[in-house]
Amino acid sequence: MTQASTLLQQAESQCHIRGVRFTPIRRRVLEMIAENGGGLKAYDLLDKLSTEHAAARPPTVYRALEFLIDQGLVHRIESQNSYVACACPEHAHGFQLLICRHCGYVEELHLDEISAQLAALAKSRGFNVERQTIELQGLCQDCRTASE
Amino acid sequence: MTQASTLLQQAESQCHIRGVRFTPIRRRVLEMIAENGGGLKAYDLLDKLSTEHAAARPPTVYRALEFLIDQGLVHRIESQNSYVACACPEHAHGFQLLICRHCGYVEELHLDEISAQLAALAKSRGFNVERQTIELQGLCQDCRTASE
DNA sequence: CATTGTACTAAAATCCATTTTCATATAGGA
DNA sequence: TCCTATATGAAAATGGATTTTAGTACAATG
Repeated sequence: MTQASTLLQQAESQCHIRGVRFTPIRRRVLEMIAENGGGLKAYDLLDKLSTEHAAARPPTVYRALEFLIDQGLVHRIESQNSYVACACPEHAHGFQLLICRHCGYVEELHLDEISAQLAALAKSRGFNVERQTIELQGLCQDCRTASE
Repeated sequence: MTQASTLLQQAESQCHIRGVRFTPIRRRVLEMIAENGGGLKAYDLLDKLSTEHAAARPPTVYRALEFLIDQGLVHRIESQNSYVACACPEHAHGFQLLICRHCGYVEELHLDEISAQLAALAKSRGFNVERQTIELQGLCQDCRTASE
């Protein structure tokens, strides 16, 4: 079973539990994002979707993305206006992304310690953290090896 | 002395030391960003600049921004495509931003420990971090107090 | 089976971000 | 003072992100 299909099954059951609709379009958009190693941009998605779904328009994609993000199934990569599948949708808290500048591959981490430290440090300055955006850009193992 | 004028002086001397030109436009753009508590977007800057500098066009702003970012005088806020003045330009390393979702105020932190931890953890997974984007969204002290 | 809320179609506009190109001006070094 | 690199002016195009509006389809619920 591929990782993408596992994610789709998880998504399916989560949506069912929550009583929200995991429609074909939403499923397909998530699938496309999951199959792609790195971030996909809205118009990349629209292009892909258009080939099999002629009615697709920008709102089609943006609605699907909004839904998927609300459900915690997709993350927006702020530093590049793109979207990745959430690696473990059951994990509700903060996450960190490793983004390879060479191959575009994105890995999701859950360094809860760090998240907690950041929240605590902010709190000590009177700031109440509600959301964290942590994106680390650099070179992944493979691209480092390849560039030697 | 206001904080903005201190920053301008620092910027001035740093540019002098580095042998790069701190032109009137660059100075003014930095000043506008510094005077604003939070992030300013490119077109906000263009609007402001236009009122006193009729020739201002998008490239005028983008060139100034590019320069200021290269010189470490301005940071781009990835999560909102906006720009803030760097609070301590002499500090070369990573930074973290606290961004109030209510008033837009932005505070810059330099939690070098956290930066180092993140880099180390990434490294242990074979990933070499070159740049960190850390933005914490939430409520600042004032806005928390006000909303009680 | 009727109602109601949610999702989707359809078309377009808008807004925003950014780049391109080429000409002109100007500051600092030779 | 001249030369050259850098900065700016000027006009426009491009590319991408996102929203708006209004109508239609459809699924779950009672």
